[in-house]
Amino acid sequence: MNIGELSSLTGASIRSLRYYEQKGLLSPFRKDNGYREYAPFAVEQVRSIQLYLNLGLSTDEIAGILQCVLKNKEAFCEEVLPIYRQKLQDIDEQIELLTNIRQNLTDRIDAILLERSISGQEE
Amino acid sequence: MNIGELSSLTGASIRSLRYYEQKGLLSPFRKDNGYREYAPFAVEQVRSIQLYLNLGLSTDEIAGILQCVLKNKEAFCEEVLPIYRQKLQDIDEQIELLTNIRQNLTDRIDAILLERSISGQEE
DNA sequence: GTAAAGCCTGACATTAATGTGAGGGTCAAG
DNA sequence: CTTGACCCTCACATTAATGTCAGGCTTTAC
Repeated sequence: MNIGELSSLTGASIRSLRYYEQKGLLSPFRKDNGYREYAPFAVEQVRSIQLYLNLGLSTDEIAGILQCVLKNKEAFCEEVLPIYRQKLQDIDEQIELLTNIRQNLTDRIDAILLERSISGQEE
Repeated sequence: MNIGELSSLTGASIRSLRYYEQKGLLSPFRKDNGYREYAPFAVEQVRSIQLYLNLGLSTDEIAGILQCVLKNKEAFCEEVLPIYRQKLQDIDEQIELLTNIRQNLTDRIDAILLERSISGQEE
């Protein structure tokens, strides 16, 4: 299939599909006219890429995963474990940071509300 | 004081101090030679800016807050409430998103570990 | 007076995935 | 054969705060 069809089937923009190829995540054939020719399973490949992107992985990290997955013909691949674990740690740190900021924010909001109630709203 | 001293006292880079000025967060006087002249309380101003930045507020949002705080001579200022609340909501959404991703990640990690234990590691 | 250190402006680089547009082939239907 | 839809590459723009460099003043210390 051509790139436009793949784009429609996956929701990924044509621009993104070309970018994924540039980053080594897709390798469509080229027809004589220069057009990219995608195999039907490219739809699943793109869906996988979208899923990994949603996990917060970079295209470089995804490239490593896909290479491994291709070799093992299976989505469960030992080599992605350290990547997943690293990402999990990153996310936990982000959540902790956000939680701290959240606490700071609610404290400040409470302080404003307290100030308001003390200074009186009898106008 | 000159910009270098303010930078030392606050930890903000000279580049950042100039940027804050460009964004309307600081308004140092200019000496005859063109040098910026900062009042002593600029140290506290910069510390406030750094705090707001750590809360995840943009310089544009901070500009609004500082304007209000300047008028009211008090850090507790009604007009910042909606900004804080919006930011709080943003952060809650981010935390929720990250939590979902985290769940997805742990699921995948568990699946890999399960796969490993099933396929056997008796080598 | 000279050298070093400090300051100035302006401008480009960084990150990462994606948008967008120019300029130009290709294909399909009429 | 023409028109419109599709494809190609190349390249610049986006975001936001900060880094960094160039070219050029000023101040300070010697």
